[in-house]
Amino acid sequence: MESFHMLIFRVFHRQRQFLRPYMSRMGLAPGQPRVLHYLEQNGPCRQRALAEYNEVDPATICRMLDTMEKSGLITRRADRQDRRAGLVSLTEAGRQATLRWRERCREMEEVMLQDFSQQEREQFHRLLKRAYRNLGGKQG
Amino acid sequence: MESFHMLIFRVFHRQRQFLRPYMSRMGLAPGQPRVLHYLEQNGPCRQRALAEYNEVDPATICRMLDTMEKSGLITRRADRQDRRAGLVSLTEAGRQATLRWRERCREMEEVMLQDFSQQEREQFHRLLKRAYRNLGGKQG
DNA sequence: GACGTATAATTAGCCTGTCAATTATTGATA
DNA sequence: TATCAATAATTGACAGGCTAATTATACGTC
Repeated sequence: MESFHMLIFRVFHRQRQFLRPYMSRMGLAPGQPRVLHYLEQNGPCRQRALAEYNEVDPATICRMLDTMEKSGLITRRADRQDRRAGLVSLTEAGRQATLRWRERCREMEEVMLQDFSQQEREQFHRLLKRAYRNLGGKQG
Repeated sequence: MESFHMLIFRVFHRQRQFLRPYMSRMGLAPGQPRVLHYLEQNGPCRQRALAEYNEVDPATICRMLDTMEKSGLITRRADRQDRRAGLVSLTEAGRQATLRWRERCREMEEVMLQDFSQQEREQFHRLLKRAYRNLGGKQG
């Protein structure tokens, strides 16, 4: 019996493989969709907030934003309140990409859970959430 | 309610965070443990086999092995049958690292599933496996 | 007001991961 | 036998991920 560690890695990895063709067609690199999602939900924010939401190092966000700025998905502007910081915003292209991406994710989940009953879906969700919290994940 | 996509990413990510301190203490980079595991279970093999087991590009394996060869975990030697190929083997240091790593994984799983009943563990495992297969994962 | 600490962002160096292209070898076929 | 397609491994270019170190600014306290 394969370890949970390996199994969760594999599911994660298959998701990525499934979505990769859409990603490359849309000009998105792995990780970028999560940044877009947060910006679309929460509006302009600090890089710090993006790093925390994505549970990723601020340095990583910094370079991802370099790339995404070049490809026209986001813009950075100064924050008058705090001159150390900047505000990151979605461009219109970024917003469109976010919406299309979300649609692809829904399709992927439908494939992944194709033979799951409603009860099984809820159970799966609960178990994942408990595993996440047991490993020190944030509440909510 | 958070999407399954995001939730599975988060669980995967927490596992990695949990194991990271051990990893850096043992001088292992992410991905290397999976290579070690396969070699310990299956003995010397082609790079091709490692790539397939890890569901990763052969180029990735090639460069991981460069690193692991330098740090003394594995060795590469020629294959007399097929001069295009080579055989990858564990060193004794690599074998030791594998065993210690496996112990850390067991501990991590114990934390992750600390409040799961035996039934819940089995259910969780089944659901993950079904999700994996629905996304085109290998059988077995 | 000056000093020390904390915070926002960035940079450099390394590793994993991708794709595309290259090299060497094998094997099948005309 | 010559050729052509498939295969094993590698390399280059690029992106995401980490840590550690740096810079600029903000803030709390004396």
